[in-house]
Amino acid sequence: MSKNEFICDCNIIHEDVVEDTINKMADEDLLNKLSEFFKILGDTTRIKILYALDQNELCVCDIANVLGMTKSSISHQLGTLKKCGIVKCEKRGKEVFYMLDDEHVQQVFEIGKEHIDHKRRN
Amino acid sequence: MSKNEFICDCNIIHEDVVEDTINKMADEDLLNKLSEFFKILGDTTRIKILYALDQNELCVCDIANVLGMTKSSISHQLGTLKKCGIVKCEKRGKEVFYMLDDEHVQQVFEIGKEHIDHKRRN
DNA sequence: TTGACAATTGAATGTGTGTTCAACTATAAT
DNA sequence: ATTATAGTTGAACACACATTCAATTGTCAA
Repeated sequence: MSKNEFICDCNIIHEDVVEDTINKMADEDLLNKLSEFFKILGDTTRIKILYALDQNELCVCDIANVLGMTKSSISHQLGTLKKCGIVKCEKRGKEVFYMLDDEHVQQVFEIGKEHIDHKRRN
Repeated sequence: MSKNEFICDCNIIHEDVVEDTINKMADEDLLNKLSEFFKILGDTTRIKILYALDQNELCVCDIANVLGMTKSSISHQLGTLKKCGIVKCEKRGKEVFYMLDDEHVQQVFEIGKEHIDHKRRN
């Protein structure tokens, strides 16, 4: 690989390290999916919904009341969460009950908390 | 708690479950910090930078070349990552080398991958 | 079958943010 | 000292997206 292929206007490029890193990089698709997953978790409302559902199975109205938000906004977010397979739902009469559909969410929560504690100590 | 305190226009509210959930909810501050943490990870560029830094310690130019992006955008993102204590840096001459500053990132990566594998199987 | 209501949906709006561009800082070499 | 270059920074732009609002769907009760 010649330096001309590089997009950057640098002279001091550590070619060997760069090449090694490129070889070790995960494929684009995985990294995109990873960031999409975290993007879903990167919203206060959705985190609260997930945290609430981790405590109890709830209908849309329940969640709206727990969070103090409108049914509509909650429903929109539940749609997002459902589309990426983080929650699932079950219709019973007029109501729709939601629950977590991925044990990884809880795990990620725990590590997230550890990160926050870690940073709080510094 | 009377029904009037609820913000939602619902009659069939499961008061007991709602109240139980409210009591079990983590405090606002923690949930906000959690979502902020995940928001940082919820961007393709930042995920790639972190993944690259998980392989090797790199200078800004190296990262720009690994990702095929400009120094400026990488530098902006590194600033973001540094501000929330996920990466740290070390200046050596004209160059600034960046490295991970939180072992939780790797852990979260792993679980994120598991989530993706889990969903791929369905 | 009509009315009430839980929930969904689509469009509109406003806010947040990633990248670009240009200017600037700091360090090393000549 | 002067020049070149690695990196940073701030403003501007464009795009993404969370919430709101209004209309609609689907189910139960009378």
